[in-house]
Amino acid sequence: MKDSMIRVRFAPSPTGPLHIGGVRTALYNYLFARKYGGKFILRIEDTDQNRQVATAEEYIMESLDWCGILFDEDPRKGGPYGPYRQSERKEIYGHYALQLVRNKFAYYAFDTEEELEQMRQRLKISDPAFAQYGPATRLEMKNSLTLTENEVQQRLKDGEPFVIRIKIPENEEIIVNDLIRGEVVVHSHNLDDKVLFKSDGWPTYHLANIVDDHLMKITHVIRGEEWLPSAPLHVLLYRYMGWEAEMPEFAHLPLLLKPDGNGKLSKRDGDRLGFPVFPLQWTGPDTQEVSSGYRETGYLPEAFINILAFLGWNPGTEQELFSLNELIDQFSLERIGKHGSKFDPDKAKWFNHQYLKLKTDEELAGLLSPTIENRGLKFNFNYIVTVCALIRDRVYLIPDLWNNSWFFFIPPSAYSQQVKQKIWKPETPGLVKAFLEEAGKLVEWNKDNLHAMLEVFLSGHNAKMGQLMNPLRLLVVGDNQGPGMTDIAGILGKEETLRRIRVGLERI
RNA sequence: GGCCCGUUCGUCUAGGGGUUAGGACGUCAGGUUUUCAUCCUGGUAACAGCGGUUCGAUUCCGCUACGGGCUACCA
Repeated sequence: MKDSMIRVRFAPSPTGPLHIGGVRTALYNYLFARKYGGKFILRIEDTDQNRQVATAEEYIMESLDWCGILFDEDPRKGGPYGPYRQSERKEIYGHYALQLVRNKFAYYAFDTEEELEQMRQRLKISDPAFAQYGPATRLEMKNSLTLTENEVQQRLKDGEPFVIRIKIPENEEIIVNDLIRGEVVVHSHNLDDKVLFKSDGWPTYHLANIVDDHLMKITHVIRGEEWLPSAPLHVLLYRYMGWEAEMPEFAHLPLLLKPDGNGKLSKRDGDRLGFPVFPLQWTGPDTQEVSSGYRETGYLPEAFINILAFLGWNPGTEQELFSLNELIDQFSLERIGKHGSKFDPDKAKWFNHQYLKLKTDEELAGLLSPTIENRGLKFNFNYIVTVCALIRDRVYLIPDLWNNSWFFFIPPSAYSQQVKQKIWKPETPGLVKAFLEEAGKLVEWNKDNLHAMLEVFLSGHNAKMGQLMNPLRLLVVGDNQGPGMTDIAGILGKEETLRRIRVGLERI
């Protein structure tokens, strides 16, 4: 059955931005599809009319696009099994719900919200475990199991609101074969008569997802562990639809957990954990509240997916850096762990650092240039390349490019008093002035000549490197950071370097 | 509460009946260095507990504890 073509889907609900857990689920699906030459499908699960967020679908597509996780079939480009938005497939689902009713695997229910609440209250007193609509209670409720055929038809004809519920079997063991967890057995009396078709005319997730997975010929359902409890229900639905032979395989992924307290990572966590939970920056449509994203924080997409891939999966070797293609090559469901994992912001930065180190100086300059331009500064690209070559080792996130190089583009506006206190000695001004005079005589200003000159100068003044270099750095950069002082001076040029020293001497 | 899933260094994890329980991030110490980083070297640090099976269990089984998920006309 699944011999020829692997087909997997990522099926988010457009109720807001995707968080990194969702991206990871999409990534695993993508890797799996690519590895086996299958198809990767995006299906938008927008059956809840009350929870739609207009910009969410766009956000999801843009996010995965940024990651390089590309779909073969999706709502935009379509495909042979479209449409790919459940809202555009609305008329499909009723037919299948009715089929289930006809075959006595489901039934109409007319209970109002109040009646349901009453039932739950009543049952909670005796045994909360059975406070559900199911074999034990369905015969006390208002549904096509308790009403006569005529009554049911009359109510339907009168347009009375109804739902369709699955009729969970009385006494049955349901087996879910999970590719990650093995065999999971659940007894039917732990299941309830879930609503399949809502009174607003829309299917619930449970119905829609199995109908669509079947129609779209999905071979493997790879999704978060939060779905494991309803997997037996889905197995039952495949059976009742008569599709059990073509039922997809299941793989329930362990969840991404909050690094601090308890629970799974959620969209609500925003930035409060000290790292972004979203791939791209997100602005809440109502609140206008802005949550940061990995892209805007300065992560490279290739680092981002590598980080995500390793949250729950590992190759079993000691290699940690993987390109997308290498991930595709190495990926396997068998090597996905069973337990949830917490995101480690420090390691994430380290990963990004590794990928930044792989970039050429030119590529780094390309990443730095926009910042420079945005500040209204104009510099020759080659100059920027030279700067990047010098500071590249200290860059973890893209903004670090600027944070570690700004003094190549603008003079310091302040001088760290803390550093001054540490390195500024009574003899320092004299030494610096002497240097100024000597350096002024240097004809060909470059790093090597400067260095040679300095050695002579320092021995002449009986001073050590640090005694002069540290003050010079403070005057030129304003702080105790940056590459070698002669590197900086060499790049800045004679005029600018000496000017900064003179100005600094007065202002410090 | 019930059902289901899980549990190896602080974190991500490898491993698996007999190992010095390995790696990475972090951290600590040392080295390099004109500063800060980088980089290099070294150290720290884990099999949740209790029973059982076994010559032997961290590895298999059970129980307990802890963590997580689900328990909607949400997905």
